[in-house]
Amino acid sequence: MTEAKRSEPKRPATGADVARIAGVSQATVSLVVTGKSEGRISDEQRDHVLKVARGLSYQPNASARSLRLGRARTIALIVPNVANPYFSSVLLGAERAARGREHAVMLLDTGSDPDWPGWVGQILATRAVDGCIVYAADPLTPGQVRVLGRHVVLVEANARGAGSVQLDIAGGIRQAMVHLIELGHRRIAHLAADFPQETFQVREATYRASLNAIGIAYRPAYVVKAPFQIEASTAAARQLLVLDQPPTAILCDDDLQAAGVYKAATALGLRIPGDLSVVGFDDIELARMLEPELTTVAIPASDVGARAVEMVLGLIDGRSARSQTIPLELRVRGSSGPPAVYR
Amino acid sequence: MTEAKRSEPKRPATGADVARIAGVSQATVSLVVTGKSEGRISDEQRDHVLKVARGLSYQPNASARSLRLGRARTIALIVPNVANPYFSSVLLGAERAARGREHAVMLLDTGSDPDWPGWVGQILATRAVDGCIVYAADPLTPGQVRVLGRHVVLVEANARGAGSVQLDIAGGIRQAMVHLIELGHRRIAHLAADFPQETFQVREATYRASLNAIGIAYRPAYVVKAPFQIEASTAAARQLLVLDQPPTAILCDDDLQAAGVYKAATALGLRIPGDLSVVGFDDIELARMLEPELTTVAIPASDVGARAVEMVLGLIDGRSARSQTIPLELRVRGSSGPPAVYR
DNA sequence: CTGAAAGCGCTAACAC
DNA sequence: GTGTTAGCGCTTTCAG
Repeated sequence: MTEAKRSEPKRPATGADVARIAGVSQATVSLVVTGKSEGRISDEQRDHVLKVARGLSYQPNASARSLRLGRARTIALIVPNVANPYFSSVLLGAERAARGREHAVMLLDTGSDPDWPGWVGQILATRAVDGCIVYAADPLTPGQVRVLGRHVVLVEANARGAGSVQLDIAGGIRQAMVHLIELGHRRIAHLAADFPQETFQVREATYRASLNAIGIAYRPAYVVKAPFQIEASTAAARQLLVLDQPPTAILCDDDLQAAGVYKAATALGLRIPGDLSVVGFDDIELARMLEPELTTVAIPASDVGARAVEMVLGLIDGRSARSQTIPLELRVRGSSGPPAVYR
Repeated sequence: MTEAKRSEPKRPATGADVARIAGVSQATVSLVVTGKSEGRISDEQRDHVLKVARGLSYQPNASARSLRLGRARTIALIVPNVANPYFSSVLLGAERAARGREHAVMLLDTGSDPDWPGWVGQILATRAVDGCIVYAADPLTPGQVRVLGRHVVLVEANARGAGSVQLDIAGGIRQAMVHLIELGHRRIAHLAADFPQETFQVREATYRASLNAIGIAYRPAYVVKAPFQIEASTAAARQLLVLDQPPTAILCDDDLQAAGVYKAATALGLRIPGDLSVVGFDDIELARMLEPELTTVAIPASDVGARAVEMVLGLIDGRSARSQTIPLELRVRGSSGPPAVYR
């Protein structure tokens, strides 16, 4: 008990504590623990300092360090809804990529609150983050981008004044439509998202363009909207399936909606793909749980997250980011086949 | 252009910049921007400072602030896999609760790496976080808890030396078994998780105890194991369903497994719940997407996250945390009914 | 009512 | 090789 207060787990040890006990200067401690002692500190001295540091279970204070360095090695990820499996995959990919580059991820869920940029900006400004990735379907104004900080990367939404990772939505829809058309479908309906975002407008436009391209007339009754909920999607699908001339295939804006189509079809005694082909969008895990497994346009979610991370990291390091577009890929599974008339 | 360099968006403005331009001291700026100027700074002075601050779009530096305050208003959340919908719900609840208490959430995904405590501890130590929530199925050693920092709350795993939020797993299984037994089932199988964690041992033990309680003999052939994957679960379920005396009901350790049971049943031409009752565990969104909707034991995931947040926040504020147990609730839906023999 | 000054814990020039 | 020192930007007594 002679050596000052022995164990005092109240206050974590500081570099100064280590220095005092090891009988060296604080600078030496810093050099040693950050591994920059090469050729500056003798090996015995270093080992001694290390031992003392471990003894006190010394951990450099993170705030002090990032204050000094001007870097927190943390990036923020802003998503509309983490509980959505698609976004959680993006998150997973982002977190992994960030960790691989020695960065941590701070998560902010906007809950689709339309005026999120304001309060999110507040939170970011009062947190030690070096940059942020924003997953948003709607484009942001330059002002909104600015309040988010100096290093902003947008995903899906396009933006002036920020790097962005875009998805080739039109390409994805086109592949799905070509697939259905090649199978022989001519009565193809679109179970569309009941949201105003640009991405969904693109999907609808591409759906129409694809029909147009092979001379199929667009029928307003073949386009119904539903939010991404199972009940609403089921109801909307039912509406299509009880038409006088029901579609032989339904293209959905989301895999969840496709699940609704399955339910509606089952309720009406229709078999998939025999009586009805279904194509989804996103390729979340659910797609492989449905029976039969869902043909769907896959978005490489975790890859999207990873690329966005690379992009912010680039911005932070002073490289300017060029926007990039990620291709989508149709995954053909059991839910699509030739229409009944061809069998 | 007389007023020094006009716009210089390179370096963010500091409190000193504001002070200089506003012609006041840095202390005044601090008082004003933190809203502590009441009765200390004149109203005109305050408004003036505020105007200048806004003009420079001044934001107090987060690292400096938390260095000074010793608080970062950030907590870490460590989960085995964010992409798992159950964990993402926990995350969602935690993030909301944290934000309501002015805290942000840093996310760390262990990917179920068995030696996560080491590297996670490293990351936490080098980040400005005030505490952490750990979702782990396996109990942690006191040493592992210690490296995670001073304020640790465990979810599901029990631990000495840390607060914890526990789930009443046994109660949940019991409810499910009572439900099936009351419906008249006597041949009840268990599609168990193929993982060694305590929670799964509890489930198996409770399954047996429930059978035992009403004098049903335990049949080894009625217990099969599968990981939480659709193919493996389907195969395992099939194994049960092709027995000479197949079960009339299957209790699953996870909703994903239940989805596998559906697939196996469909493949064998069995109807749910007519020929087979199925009960899941977790109540993720998938439960309501299956046809018929799945009877399952609901874990209030986002509530679990929220409670864990309250608990760490308590620890951080110096209150000692008492561990608590969250009750689970059986949600009866369409996948369970009386066995065929009773119809 | 306002300003001066100390110091949170760390890193990196720069001396010695 | 090792120590001294000067801040990073902020909050908060303490004087005036």
